[in-house]
Amino acid sequence: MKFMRPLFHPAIEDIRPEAILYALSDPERVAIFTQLAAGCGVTCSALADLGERTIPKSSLSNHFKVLRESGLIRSERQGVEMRNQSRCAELDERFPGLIEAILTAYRQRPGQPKAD
Amino acid sequence: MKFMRPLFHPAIEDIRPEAILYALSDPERVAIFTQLAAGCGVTCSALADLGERTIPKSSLSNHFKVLRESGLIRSERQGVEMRNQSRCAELDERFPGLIEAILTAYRQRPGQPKAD
DNA sequence: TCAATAGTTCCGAATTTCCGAACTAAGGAA
DNA sequence: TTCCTTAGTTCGGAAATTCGGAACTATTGA
Repeated sequence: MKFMRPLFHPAIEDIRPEAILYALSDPERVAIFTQLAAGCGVTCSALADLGERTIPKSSLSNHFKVLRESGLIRSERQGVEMRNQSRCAELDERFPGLIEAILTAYRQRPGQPKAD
Repeated sequence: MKFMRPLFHPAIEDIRPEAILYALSDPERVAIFTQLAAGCGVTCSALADLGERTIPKSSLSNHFKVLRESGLIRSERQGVEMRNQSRCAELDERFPGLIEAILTAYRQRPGQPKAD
């Protein structure tokens, strides 16, 4: 029988920009990450229905894995469930302004002309 | 016989962050875009060998298409060749700080601890 | 008209993503 | 202990994407 692999987290200095951009090029993952960055909804299943559809368990699990292995979040088992937290602070040290700019871009979403 | 489709460029307000992040999650495309953003090497083939390998023509063409349709660059035929330019200025209006932060992140590339 | 150059399109192979089903892992309850 | 439940992971196959060589288009110049 197969055992679950322990969760992998890259060291801050091993985090690569392409992995971050790739992870955040998926709107579902962005939605998840946004929640985590805001400090809410820390478990996996708590984030199952964000947009119009309910994300299947296995897809959700995969999203978390992508976020984790890209270095965007940290996950840790706590009893039956999983505590997830964003690594925003560390990330901002390594890539100043990056996460902020990305989340801001997504917030601006639909073709809104800038209010100036 | 098939005709070539005219080049598509999204209007500035139709540019979506996910497309930008996806386009720039590929190091080869980032290398191309970086050159364009710096104002150099405007044709396709001029950018064929950026890293260790020579990028095949069809792949290059596809990279440019992805960059173009995500809204990162503007391409225009000029005689036999293609003039490409980044849409940095427009983009920075729409998504302030985004492109800058991304290119800075890539510049910082290998596991360099911040010099402070 | 023909040749050369620059880039695009086609299409098959290889890779990646998606998600249902089966599984693991931990916490109760009896 | 054994069974149940809940939370999430892994497996595996179908669907979608990506990659790149070969053929094609478009333009210039001889």
